[in-house]
Amino acid sequence: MADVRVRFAPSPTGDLHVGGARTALFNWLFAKNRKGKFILRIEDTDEVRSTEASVKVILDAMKWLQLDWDEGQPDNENLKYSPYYQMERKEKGIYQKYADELVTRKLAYYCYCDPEEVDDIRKKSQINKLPPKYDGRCRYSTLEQREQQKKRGKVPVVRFRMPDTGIVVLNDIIRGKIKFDNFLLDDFVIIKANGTPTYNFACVVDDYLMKITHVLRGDDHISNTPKQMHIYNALNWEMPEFAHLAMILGSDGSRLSKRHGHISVLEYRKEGYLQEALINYLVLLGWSTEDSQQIFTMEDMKQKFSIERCGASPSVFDSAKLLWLNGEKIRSKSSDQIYELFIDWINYTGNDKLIKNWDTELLKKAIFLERDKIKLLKNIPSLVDFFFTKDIDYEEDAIRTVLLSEKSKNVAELVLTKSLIGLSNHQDFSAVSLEKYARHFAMDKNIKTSQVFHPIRVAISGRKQGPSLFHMMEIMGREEVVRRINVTINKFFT
RNA sequence: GCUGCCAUCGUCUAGCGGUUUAGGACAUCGCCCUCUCAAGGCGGAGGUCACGGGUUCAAAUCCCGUUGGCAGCGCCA
Repeated sequence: MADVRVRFAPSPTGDLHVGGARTALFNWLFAKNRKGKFILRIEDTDEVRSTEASVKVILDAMKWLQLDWDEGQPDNENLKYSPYYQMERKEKGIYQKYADELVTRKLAYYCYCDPEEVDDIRKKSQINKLPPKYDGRCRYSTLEQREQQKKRGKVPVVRFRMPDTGIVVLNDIIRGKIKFDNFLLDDFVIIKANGTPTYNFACVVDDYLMKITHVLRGDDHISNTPKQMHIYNALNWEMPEFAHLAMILGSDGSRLSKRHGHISVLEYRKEGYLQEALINYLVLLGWSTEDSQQIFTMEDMKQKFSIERCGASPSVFDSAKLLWLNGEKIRSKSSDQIYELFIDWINYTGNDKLIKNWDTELLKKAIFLERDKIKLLKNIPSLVDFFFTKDIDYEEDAIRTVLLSEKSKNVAELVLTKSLIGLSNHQDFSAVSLEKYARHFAMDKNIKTSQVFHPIRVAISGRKQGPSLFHMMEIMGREEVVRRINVTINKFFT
């Protein structure tokens, strides 16, 4: 069997959002699984809304997600079917050529109707409870009539001549056979008045020319498919296989959009999600293995992915599960790896003042201690910043309940003053040794271990919560621990 | 309005006619571990498989209908 060739064909009219990313991912996975090619094509035929900036943002998002493409500009040298920007292809006359062929063969025709006129026709049709379609009144216009329109300065569009009867059957890989009544389809525009092809035409021409074997896209395209199939047929072109992926919905059950919060891929990056977490989450929406495996490596996905196991029903985007997966991925990494990821995030977001003058080695150690708590890369600073700030930032609540409450303040003072001396002279500043020391201390004074541990924690970090106390002390070092305890005593107990 | 798609715990899903008292994951609740917070371990609750008809000895699984949700209906893609 010939190698599979799939494509992701975004229109650069905005950010790459999670729905588009999922489509790109599934195409990419399918290509990888079948050792085929993944092509990136930019569908920029909407001259009003397409922007360079969008192209860049989409490309950046694809790169971050590590969905590399085998063909397509601008970062790939393999340009066998170039160009991969539709407006550049239009300039080369690629689409016009086939539109002309269809016109010559009377399978398409020039239409001089004004948009307003077409609108009227549709509305009237709808009022009569009929499908809103253009009535094809220009189908039989004579050469003379057309010349007349031209003289009046009118520029025509090219419409495809849809069969009035019969049906077309789409055999979708995911949904099986779907039938469409040709009568319900209208003579859609294939070339706009400005000479640009419309989506349904450019898409078919390019998919054919680029030898695309499988079209994997969102199911909002199902109703476009019969139109496209008619183009293939009219041009006597072999059709690719089609697979329509179920939509990703917001928590209210409607199509994911801005009002459901951030949906742009790059916003997830800014929030501190890992590429692999987003990918892993996305692969779970609409695809599953027989054992309902949840956590995948990229390699794992590539190996197991298949279109046949894609579901037909839409899924709701659940950010809680994404967050869990992100924590899961972070926990599976070494502190060095998390550190690298964190630095990438810092550089990407330009948050470098957040970690100004932080010692790298200390940061790595701190990350190791707090690893299990990191859900997002952006949580790291607030989790470990107390290691780096010279002035202890005491939490109100910690002062009130641990250091100065009626019940605890005497014990706290005793613990701190005694441990100040004890720790100053403590030779082995390892966590194990420190814990031994603290437990003996508690036993000696006949107080609970927690009455020893908690005041020290607050004294050196200013917080009630934090990493394992003795590991924290170990990496802080004796000098700093003693200094902080001393500062705390002076501040609250003199 | 027309057309199409979809329908299993709150959410993502397994399930392709009998092995199912419907399995897993997230979220939620409880217990354990424990110097706090997490993480981890164990356990609980949560589904009349949208509803109604068939087909069959047997249906979440096949067929039809109903309802509901969503999508498309542009010289947007």
